[in-house]
Order: sequence, then structure tokens, then C-alpha cells
Amino acid sequence: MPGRPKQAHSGKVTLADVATVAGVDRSVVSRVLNDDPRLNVRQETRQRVLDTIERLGYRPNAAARSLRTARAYMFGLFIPDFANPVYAEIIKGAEQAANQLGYGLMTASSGGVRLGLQHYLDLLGQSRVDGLLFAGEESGHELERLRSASVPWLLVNRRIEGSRRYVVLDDERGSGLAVEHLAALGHRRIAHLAGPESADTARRRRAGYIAAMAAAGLRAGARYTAHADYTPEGGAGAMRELLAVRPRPTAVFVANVASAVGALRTLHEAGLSVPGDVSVIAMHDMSLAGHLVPALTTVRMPLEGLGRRSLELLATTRPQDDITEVVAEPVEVVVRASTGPPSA
Amino acid sequence: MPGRPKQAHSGKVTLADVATVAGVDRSVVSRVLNDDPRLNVRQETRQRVLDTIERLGYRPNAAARSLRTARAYMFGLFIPDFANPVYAEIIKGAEQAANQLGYGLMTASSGGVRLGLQHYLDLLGQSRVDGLLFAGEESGHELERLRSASVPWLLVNRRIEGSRRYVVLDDERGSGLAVEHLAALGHRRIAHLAGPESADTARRRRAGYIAAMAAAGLRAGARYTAHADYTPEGGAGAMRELLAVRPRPTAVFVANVASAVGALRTLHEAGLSVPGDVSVIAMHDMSLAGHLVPALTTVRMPLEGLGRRSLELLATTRPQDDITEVVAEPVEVVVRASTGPPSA
DNA sequence: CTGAAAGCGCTTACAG
DNA sequence: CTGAAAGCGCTTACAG
Repeated sequence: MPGRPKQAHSGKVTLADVATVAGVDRSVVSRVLNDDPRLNVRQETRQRVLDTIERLGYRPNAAARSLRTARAYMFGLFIPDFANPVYAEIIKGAEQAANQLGYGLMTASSGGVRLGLQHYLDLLGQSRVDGLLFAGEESGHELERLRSASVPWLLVNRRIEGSRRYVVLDDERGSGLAVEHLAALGHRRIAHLAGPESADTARRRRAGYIAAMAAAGLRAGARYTAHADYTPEGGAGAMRELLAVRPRPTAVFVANVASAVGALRTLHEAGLSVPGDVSVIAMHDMSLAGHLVPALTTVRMPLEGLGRRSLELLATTRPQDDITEVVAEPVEVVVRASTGPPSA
Repeated sequence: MPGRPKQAHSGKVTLADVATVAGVDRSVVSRVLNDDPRLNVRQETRQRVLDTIERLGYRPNAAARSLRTARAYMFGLFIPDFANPVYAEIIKGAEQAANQLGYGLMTASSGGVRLGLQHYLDLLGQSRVDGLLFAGEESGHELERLRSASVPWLLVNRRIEGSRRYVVLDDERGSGLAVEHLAALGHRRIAHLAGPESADTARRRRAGYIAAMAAAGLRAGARYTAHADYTPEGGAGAMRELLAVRPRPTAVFVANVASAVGALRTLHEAGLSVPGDVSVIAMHDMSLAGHLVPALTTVRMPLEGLGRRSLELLATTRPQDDITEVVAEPVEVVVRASTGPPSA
């Protein structure tokens, strides 16, 4: 078949085959492949090796290489749910960072595994990945088992008791900006539709709300905080609680967009206009926010940067190092239609 | 430290260590680990091995095992974009199927790789995964290089010229149900807001529209079809085109939800009510659809089943087998608020 | 400077 | 039935 490159019999060509065909030693092929600067061969020979690799369709066996070098050139990332767009951004950042460092990134959902995280860790064993990122909701119990895992790991977007290996966002500051945005519009009765108390992010967002209210000289009474579970249904219920409080809040800072979807529905059903009667702002900007009615004002956090930085730290630190980093920039309010001055 | 299990020095324990400590041969440890039925040891010995594994925190080296057995017990899935919820469902199905078969699934985005798909394939090499799923938009050119890849692969949700390895949905039927839904409501002037002609899914949806219109005895004039690029912006523009046609269509079947978001915006800006003036139905159900205003009627397709079936076929067929399968069930219309009888 | 050889950590056919 | 030994495909320190 002239004009068409010959296809090797699939998956069978080894480095030794290349060496034989090219008429060199295996070590030469290996060194050409890895750009070993200490290798001195004629350009002609090097080219012959390269041509042979191409012609035979040779692909290095990753398992053999990993076994020999104890490096996989691959990182892993566990997320709870691929359907949550927050994780899409984190993945994107981590993937870019991995690729830039010459690594691949494989992502899997911890929730999708029948037998749980432990099963996946067993499957991974040693030498499959050089490190693992956990951007999730794994329980402390599950992560306890991590400590005996044979691979370096790092928590992303959450801290866990006793752990000194995490990268988080500045949720306090993001929440503060949300409150400041509402206060600057003239709101004084600002409520907080919080996330679940079990979630580290929810606790930090609540702390940011409380601190910012104090800084603005506003009261953050306990009744102005309602807890939901980061879902539309939970958000709808918590919003009903907040609407029952007197005097009624004129603005709500919601801990995530999913809850805000439910909150907007409750407000609509109650016949209240947004932002006429109640302003709403939520944490984490995502394209869904722009398509809600009214379009939702949000706080945009550096999720992609979080993913990127986490991967970089995982790649460049030793497993025993402490990592307690906050990715703080950029944080900004994305003003859409759901916030405005109070009518009262 | 009594009461606490001793932690091994991380990542260093090998099967040989376990054998030494347990006082057995390495092959016994290996056979216990793999439940080799031909192994005959006293229950006591077996338990001692298991205890030693636990106590030393031994984890098999995946690279060594893969090198030896030529199996990775891992599959890979490439998608174009983690932010697209369509892929989240496909991933979920594929992940479940992989786990059920005792495999892991690693997902990566082909778009996120700086140097493209080829770079990732190089990184993967041989023996890293036992097969690859491509649920994406890779060009035919890129996939051409796949043919020489050393790993079995399968296209998901798209066909490509010349390929005999793909699993797709019954887009024709889904589109047909959309048209039937509109026709049953009494619509006769049904337009199609199509996807890009370069996309296989868009071509099949359009074919389904045309066939269903004919079956219903309705005219599908060329001017009643406008092409967009599967984005809100594209959908907005294409909707403007359709609104300019006289007589104006009373209903539109939109090829995907992203385009429908833009179409709804155009209709709103034109002062037209949905479904009062124009009914809208779109392909692929996703949670966003329920949160739009008005809530969007959609066609729910078995995306999760597509992912599951694709993985199963990848796992259970030989690389040289033809696979040209259609995942047909279940397909159903999810009726929300954006469709109703024509007002005229 | 070059290439032969050891060895990474497993699995398993095979000799005893 | 058991365990010693070969070998998977690489990389690289080291002998020549």
C-alpha cells in the first residue's frame, strides 16, 4: 500500500522492536525518547530511531515506565458529582495545570463508586497516580483511611479537622463582598440563607456574613439566618422561614446558586418581586445564574484558580509538608437583575 | 502506641515485605490477594496474610500488576467540556458500568489539553487504560490518529465517516416525539432550530424532524429550518431568522437546550409570549430546563444508558469488532410550561 | 562515549 | 500441592 504508513499490529510493538529495526541498542531508543542530554549520537541515527518509532507506531508502555521510574505522570481528582458546575471549573483549572507540568489528570466521582472511596483507592493502588485531589464531601471517616494511602493527597475547597493539607477559597471575603454590595444599595435588614452546618464552606460563608454585618454596623440576628442543604428544595424551604420573620428582611445573601433557585421560586410564589421587595445575591457565579428570572447577582470566586493552585501544590510539595493555602483573588460581585435598592 | 494500628512508612511496602513478615512465599500472598481458587492453604495462614497486609498498609503496585497482566482495570473517557451537563449523565452511566465490572473510569476533557488529543494519547501510552471512550467533537483528522492507537476505542454519541465503532442515541426518534408532541397540540407550522451541520447529532435531529413532519402530513419548508451552533447566542440569532418567516411558525423544535435559552430570550425581547404565541420544545432534558422561564418542555433521552452501554461494549468486545449500536429506550417528552396549543 | 545488565513489583506456568 | 524462577517493558547506574 504505497503512500499509506504501515500500521503495526496493534499494541504489540515494544522498545526492543524499535531498537532491532533501527539497528541500535534499546538504551539508545530510550534515551532518544526521553531526550537524554547525555546521549551522543549522530543526528542521522537519532532521526532513524524517530522514523522507526513513527513507522512501527510504537507507544511506550506506561506501566513499565511507571514501574521503573516510580512516577505515573498522572494525577487524580475526586469530585462528588459531575453535574455540579462548580466542579467543572475546578477540574478545568487542575487539568490545565497538570498538562502544563507534563502530567495528565484523571477525574472520577467519589459518589459514583459503588463500594465507595476505599474501593477506588484499592483500585488505584500504588504507582497509578502521583497524587490525589479531593474536592468533595467525603466524610472525615473516609478521609481517615487516606492517611494510610500510599499516595500524596490534598483537600480542595474544604478543610477537615486535624488535616494540614488543604487549599480553600476566601469564602469569608466573598461573603463579605456580598453583604457590602447589599449594604451599599441601602439594605439594613440583610438575611443569610446558609448551607448545611456540616459543610466547611457553609460555615465559612456564614462567618463572613456575620463579620461583614458587624463591620457595616448592621445586626445579624440569629433569626435572620436559615439553614438549607445546598439544593433548590432546601433553599425554597429556608426562604419561607426567612419570609416569616418580622421585620421582614429586604435582602438575602444565599450560600449557593442551587439554593437561590429555590429561594427565587418561593419569592415568586409569595407574590414578592425581586429585587423590588427582596434582593437576592448568591455565592459562585455560573452560567445558570444569568438565565434565571430575574438574572441572579452573584459573587464570582476563583474556582478555576483553586483547581490550578491545588494541582500545582500537589505536584511540587512533599507529602509530609503542611499545605494550608487560601486562593484569594479574584473575587468580585457580578451584578445582574436580582439586587437593587430597598423599596421601603 | 497501643490501640492504634501501626502505619507503614508510606508507599514502600511491597508484596515481598508482606510475604517475609507473614512467613510465606510471595506467590502465596499474590494468590490470597487475587483469590486464586487453586491455592490450598490453611484458613489460619490465609488470615495471617490478610492481617499482615492490613497491618503493614500494603497496597499492590498497579504498574507492576498492569505490566505483568497487560490489564489496567481502568477505562478512559474523553469529553469536550465538563461544563456541559449532557456529559455529566454520560459519565455517570459509564462510571457505574465500569465499577460494576470491577474497573475504574478516568475522565478527561479533550479540550483542556494544551497539545490536543494526540498529546494525551502519548501520555497514556500502552497499558494505562484498557480502552477509551470518545464522547466528543474530535475532528475526523484527530480520530484518524486513533486508528494507530494501541488501545481499543469507541465513539459515543457520534458517528464518524468510515468508522464502525460507535454507540449513539436514537436522535431521529427523539426528534420525532418532539414534533408529534407539537402536532398533537394542534400546531401545523412547526419550525426547526437546528444545530451545526458539522455535528452528527444535529444532522440526525434534523432528519428526525423532517421525517416526523412528513409522517404528520405537515410541510417542513426549508425556510422553517435555521441553523445555530448549540450556544445561547447562536440560538438567539437563529430564532430571529425564524421569526422573520411568513407565515410565522407557531412552534419550534430546538436541537439543544443551550440554543433554546437564546431562543427564549429572543422571543421575550420580541414581545411574544411562550407558549401563547410560540411553543418551544428542546432536545435533552436537564435540570436547567426546569428553571427557565417559562419552564422548558424537553425530550429526555437515555444519556446515562448511553454511557453505560458504551462502556459495557468497550469492555466486552474485541477491538476489531464492529460496533454500531443505537440506545433507543427510554425516550420521552417532559412536558413543562413552554408548549401549548396554538392561539391562532 | 556506549551498551550490557540489573532491577522496578508483580503473576503464573512449571518443576519439584 | 507448593514455591522457585522467569519475565512483563522499561530506565539508568555502571563497567568497559
